[in-house]
Amino acid sequence: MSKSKRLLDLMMTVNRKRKFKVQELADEFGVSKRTILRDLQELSELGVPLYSEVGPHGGYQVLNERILPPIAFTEEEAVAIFFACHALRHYSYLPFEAESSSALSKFYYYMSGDIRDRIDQMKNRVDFVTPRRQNEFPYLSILLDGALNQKVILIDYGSREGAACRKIQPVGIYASNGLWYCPAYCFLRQDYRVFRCDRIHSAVYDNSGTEPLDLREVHLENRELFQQEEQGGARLRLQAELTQAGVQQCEAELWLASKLHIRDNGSGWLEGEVPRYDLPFLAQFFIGLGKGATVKHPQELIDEMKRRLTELLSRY
Amino acid sequence: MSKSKRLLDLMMTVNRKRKFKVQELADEFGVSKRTILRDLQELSELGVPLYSEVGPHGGYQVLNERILPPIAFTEEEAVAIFFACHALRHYSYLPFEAESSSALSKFYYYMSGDIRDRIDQMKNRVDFVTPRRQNEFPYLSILLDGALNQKVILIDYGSREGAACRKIQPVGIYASNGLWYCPAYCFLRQDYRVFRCDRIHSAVYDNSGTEPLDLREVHLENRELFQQEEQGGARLRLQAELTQAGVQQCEAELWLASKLHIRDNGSGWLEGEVPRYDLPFLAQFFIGLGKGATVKHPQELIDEMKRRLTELLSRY
DNA sequence: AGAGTTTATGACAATTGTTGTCACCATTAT
DNA sequence: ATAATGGTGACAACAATTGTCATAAACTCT
Repeated sequence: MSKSKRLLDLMMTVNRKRKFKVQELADEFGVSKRTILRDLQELSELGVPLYSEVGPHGGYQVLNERILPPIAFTEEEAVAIFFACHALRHYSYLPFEAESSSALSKFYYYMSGDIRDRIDQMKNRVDFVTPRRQNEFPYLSILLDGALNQKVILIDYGSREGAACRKIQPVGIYASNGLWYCPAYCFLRQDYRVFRCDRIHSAVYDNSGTEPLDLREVHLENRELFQQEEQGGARLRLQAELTQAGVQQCEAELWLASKLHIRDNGSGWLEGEVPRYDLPFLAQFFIGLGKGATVKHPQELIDEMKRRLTELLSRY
Repeated sequence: MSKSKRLLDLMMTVNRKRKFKVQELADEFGVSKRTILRDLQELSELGVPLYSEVGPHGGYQVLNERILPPIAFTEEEAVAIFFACHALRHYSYLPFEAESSSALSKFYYYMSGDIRDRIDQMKNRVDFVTPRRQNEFPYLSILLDGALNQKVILIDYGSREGAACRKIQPVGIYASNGLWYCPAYCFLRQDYRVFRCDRIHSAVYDNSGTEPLDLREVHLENRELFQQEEQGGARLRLQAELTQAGVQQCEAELWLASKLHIRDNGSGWLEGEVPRYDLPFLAQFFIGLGKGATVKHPQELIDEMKRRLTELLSRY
């Protein structure tokens, strides 16, 4: 590897591991300590703010925190980053305390003129829309902190039937369709549940001494694996036939993903288990699909749909 | 001046003056043409996308890469940028040709260790979910280009009733709920229409000589102002009462934003004009709202809903 | 105090890289 | 045709880089 390339690499490496020893880099780059020392001095001369301390626990450090080295983004990349940040503006609540708009304006400000022009042009022509809700999500930060640092949290949770205090340990948070959700281990139910964050009316760290679980291996993507098996009898087998239009609508529903099957011609069917307490919701959902779906099973669901249809009809 | 320093300088210089001749740089850096040629080749190998043309008026050009000057992001900002880009991974089709993931990995790679740790921790704990659709959107780029550069485009548009060729001039594109839409001026209808991009089965630039309109002032945010007044009789006055639950569902619907009114207690109502041809869609939509909505007006809509409800009931 | 760790610097020789020059080619606009 | 421009190869003079070794200094921990 040529020296020039090594210097560039070194620059990145050094910026990555803010603290390091000469020997470490020497091994990493396959050159002698002496060479690395000389390289580091050269980096210093090129403006990287290095600082060193001798002795055990000493080593090199990059000062001047969080200055990113010159990054070469392609125009496309810069534009993509811009629009990704731009899309966040639809969220009035974010788990990060800082305004994402400040990052955006910095980014914009530093970009050279013609990329700026290009972004200006595109700004009003490309958008990632998220429904703007009026709901409030004041506790995102504390929930996220709980997830990151394995903390138990007490929340006041107002589901439709009334408010209740719950002791939970968050797994993470996610936004979907303009609403924030928090999958968490619920100490009351002794299983994982998803909480809608706008229904959380207060959240404080638990100090009753409940031992946090070790959820470091449980996260958003894999949490379903850790779900307890539901008690027998509480679940129903769902089966429904879908037209093409029905399939399209169901594809948008995350909770259906595992149950949806699609045929080559675009039509499909739903098959899987659902908890009994979801019946009211499911009934309304399938009514909303209209002719797109025909429920085959369970009979209870069909009955509930009929009841609701009749009720609606009688209203007009 | 050492070679390494010269290379870094050259990188900047080359990025500043996007077009240049070898002799020019040779003079500037006080070295021979041969050396500059060798340096340029090395820059190429380091990833700077250089392109050259021989002959008079030829010379070197930097294609699309830029060096951003060192930017100081706060930790929060860096994290926000990262997650914004991260969220784009849910989109399998983007109007930008480059993978946003390449930008992401660069950004990630250059970030100093502790921010990196923080991001690693958060990566599995925060997400912005977008429904993953199977639909294909191969023509986003051409539509966007049409919007940016005022071009007329011919598309094959397959609505439910069958495919048809349309001549349009795009205003922009936007993603909502996992689907891409393209508001555009339709030369057939002589008005603005929104097209669903996955129903566009082909798209080519029009070469029949149709004069493009000047839509530079028309963009995603303000396009509704430019809508033609519909011919009398084709529009209907819509009025519906909403419960709290109904309001929540309607908030997620963009096209309702201008018609939705909310009371202090969380309930609300819908009021506004809708085109008559939307009746079937509206009927299904209000049925989907169930008890959340009570349609007051127009009678035609109520009739259509009754008809559909009866039909559904008869199915079970 | 002493052992151990770490950065810092200098000297030197072997090796490796860099540079300019020159000759020549290919392409292209005028 | 001519001139401008990039592209390549060879080569020798020169310069830089590198590893090794020796030595020093600062610091920590026992």
